[in-house]
Amino acid sequence: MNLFADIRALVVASVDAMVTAGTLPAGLDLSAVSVEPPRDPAHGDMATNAAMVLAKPAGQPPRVIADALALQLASDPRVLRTDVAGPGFLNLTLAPAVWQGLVRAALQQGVDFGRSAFGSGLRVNIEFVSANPTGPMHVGHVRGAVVGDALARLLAFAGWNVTREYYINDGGAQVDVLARSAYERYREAHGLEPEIREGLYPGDYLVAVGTALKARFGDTLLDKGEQYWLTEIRDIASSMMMDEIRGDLLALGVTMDVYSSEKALYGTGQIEAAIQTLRDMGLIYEGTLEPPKGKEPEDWEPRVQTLFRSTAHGDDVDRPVQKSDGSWTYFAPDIAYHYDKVQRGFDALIDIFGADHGGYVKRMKAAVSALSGGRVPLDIKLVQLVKLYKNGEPFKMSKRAGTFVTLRDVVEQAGADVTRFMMLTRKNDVTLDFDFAKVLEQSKDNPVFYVQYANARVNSILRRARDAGLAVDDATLADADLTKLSHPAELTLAGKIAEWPRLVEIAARGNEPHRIAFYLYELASDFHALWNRGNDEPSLRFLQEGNAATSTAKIALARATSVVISSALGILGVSPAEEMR
RNA sequence: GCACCCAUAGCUCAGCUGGAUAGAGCGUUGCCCUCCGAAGGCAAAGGCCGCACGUUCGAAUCGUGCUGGGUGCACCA
Repeated sequence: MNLFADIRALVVASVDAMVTAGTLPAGLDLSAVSVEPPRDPAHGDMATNAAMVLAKPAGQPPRVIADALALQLASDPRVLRTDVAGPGFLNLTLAPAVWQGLVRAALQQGVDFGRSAFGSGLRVNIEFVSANPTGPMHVGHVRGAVVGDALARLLAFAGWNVTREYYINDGGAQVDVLARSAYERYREAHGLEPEIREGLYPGDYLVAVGTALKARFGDTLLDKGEQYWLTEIRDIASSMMMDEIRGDLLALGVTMDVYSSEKALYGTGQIEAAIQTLRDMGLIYEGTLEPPKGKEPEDWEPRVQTLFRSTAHGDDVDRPVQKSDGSWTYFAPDIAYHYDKVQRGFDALIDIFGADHGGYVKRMKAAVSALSGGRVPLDIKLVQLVKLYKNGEPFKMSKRAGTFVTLRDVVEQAGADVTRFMMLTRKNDVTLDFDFAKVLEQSKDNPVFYVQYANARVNSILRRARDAGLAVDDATLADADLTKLSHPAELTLAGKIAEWPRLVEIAARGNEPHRIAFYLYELASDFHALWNRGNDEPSLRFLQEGNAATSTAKIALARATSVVISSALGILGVSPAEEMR
């Protein structure tokens, strides 16, 4: 199914044949042999570095090997032409039938075209968002949510067994703050003036919590010290916030498979067990850390703490798991949580963090490395900031006033589809500009529009073909005489379609969903280019009046394009837009 | 002081486990379109891939050291 893999297999088989024939010595390492599309299409459809890679171990000049390999490869019907270039590149031009076959495959397999067994059904856990349950999701969470969700869809498409997970940070001081903030709103619900002191959450989203508390407790908690209500209100408020967050995620098209609670780790012995496991490995000790150099905190004093020897697993300094008063640091439940994920049997873990958690990466990897005996890889993706603009002007938000831009605001302004696509037009470790005005523009400058417009054009073709009495269901199109697709512009588009399965694997291998967005843009671009050429060259139009066979072949190409567009957009979680309005 | 991320065309960014003459969009310039398959099209100009060494047949890509920008740095979460 993956053309590039097929051709690579052909190259490897050809090398083997040469070994058998005695042209090449036995025992060559072929792992470095690659088959890729050449950067310059003029060089052909495929290029292999086999001759250059094998030159040294085989003790022969690369061009000699290349010439012999070319001869061998030329006997395969898929190979139309071979030529040796540069330092020993072997360029292959494939027979049109190869591309035509790919178009057929796309039509036959539909949304499964490009689906891969790359992940071999292994279980991967992707933890993302994990926002504190202290309020609705704000704009800073959007990107992480989209990247995590798209990555989940991508890996599932690439053959992984994916679990999406949200870690609820409900065990720390911030949920106490939430409870106190909610208590003031509870007083407000009774007509009292709320005292939103410095450090409390001022957002009016807590008004509803106050109302709910009043309905539940009446006036029984008024004028009581927090020892009477803190725990209960904390649980109620954070649970209500989680409902809010679930709704926010849904508005963005994101659903989670598992919600794990930090609080639930306390009192169960899980933290103790995780730390004990590390202790048994000799990785826990009592000690004092050096103060950070250069920027020493004012209130620094040496303290004896329980430390995790993370330096044994690649970290720069050892990290405290217990505070000087003996309580756990935030790191401790995080260790327990990741240990839990390891014990649940995942073969790989992925965390999506905000960029401000960069300092946390090494210690987390160290913990997972230690607790899994190095068996479970943890990949941590740091997602950089999104800068909001409106017509080129920075979009201000004020946290202090409690009127910050929420995820809902973004989705309501731009729509979930546009938001999701735009969030994936940069790799995760680069900051991203998001302009509310530009993302809604209906022009070529807007990639979302550009891609959806291509899909809409295909649907327009299909509609008009049906009106003209042609059968254009996928089964009929797959049976079309595709040898009629021979123009270079058509084969270019077919070639781009052929890249899809390979692209899925590349993107999945690097956990890089943004590659899908860029591929979509290129695919749309090739399609639009072909469409536009139809303006000057009527023979390139998809509908050829009075020639059903040719029309059907061309429509098959268009439809194959839209099959891949739909599939790729599906991985991004974006709907494909049947027509433009 | 240390760690992590970034540095590619005037601007915003791609660049696929190291490959050939480094790509796209915007902007600029020129031509075409106003007989709707044009919510535009074609083409051109534009680069010491931050700098310097190193590894390699071969480096934007890998290593080391710099420069500049961002983020984070015990007892917070």
